Amino acid sequence: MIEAQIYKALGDPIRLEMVKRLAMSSPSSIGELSADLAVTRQGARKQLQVLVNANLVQLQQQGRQTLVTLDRQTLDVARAFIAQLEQQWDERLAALKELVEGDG
Amino acid sequence: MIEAQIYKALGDPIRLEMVKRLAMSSPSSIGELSADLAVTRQGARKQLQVLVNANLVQLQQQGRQTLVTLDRQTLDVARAFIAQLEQQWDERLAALKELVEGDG
DNA sequence: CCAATATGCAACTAATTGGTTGCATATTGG
DNA sequence: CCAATATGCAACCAATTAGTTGCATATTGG
Repeated sequence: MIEAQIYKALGDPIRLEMVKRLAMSSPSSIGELSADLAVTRQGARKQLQVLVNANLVQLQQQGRQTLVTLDRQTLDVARAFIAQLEQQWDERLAALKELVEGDG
Repeated sequence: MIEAQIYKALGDPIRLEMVKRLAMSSPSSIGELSADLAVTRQGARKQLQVLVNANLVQLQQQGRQTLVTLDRQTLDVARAFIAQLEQQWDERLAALKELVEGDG
């Protein structure tokens, strides 16, 4: 269940806010990402690490700051998996409808 | 951050397995959904409640059993939100490319 | 050079989550 | 009717997560 880790990482307001910020301006520094959140810098840093572990973002050192880049591919895995669930659901529903209506 | 709760609910192997099962055969009884998981029935029941709280599934009593139905709309919210993030990302990337390449 | 900036790491506490056991209760098929 | 089935609720413990404080360290602009 590889996807579970991705959703889990997205499943927190602070982390989701970070991902949103990155969608708007990536790469950002850790400092930028951590500003104006309801937690301390170190608290934010721990949340950021969860995104790193889920491969939702990547870090790259740049002088004294660390740049954070969103990983679009991982977002895509998350989206595609839900889309697949929906498709299965829709197919089953169509099959059921067929069964009820018969072929005429 | 309404979406966070949805992702959080999906972010667990047992819960994601339940959602998968429901995509294949919904409605299912709680018993069916809880079978062959790595936890007890009551453990599974607690996980199921998380899906209920996130509006990913709905319960409906039917005699002595309780039927569980997947809520496709909520799945859609989850998928659409990720799609939106990806779109913002893509737009920003395109704008950046434009900037680098100039207009000629 | 050195103060300000940007960050990291570790220890610790509090809160949440995950899971169990034990017991109660309603429904149903024979 | 009554045993089997399908479920619920509560108490409890263990593990994980969220957040803090305190301190260390590397980089950089003036």
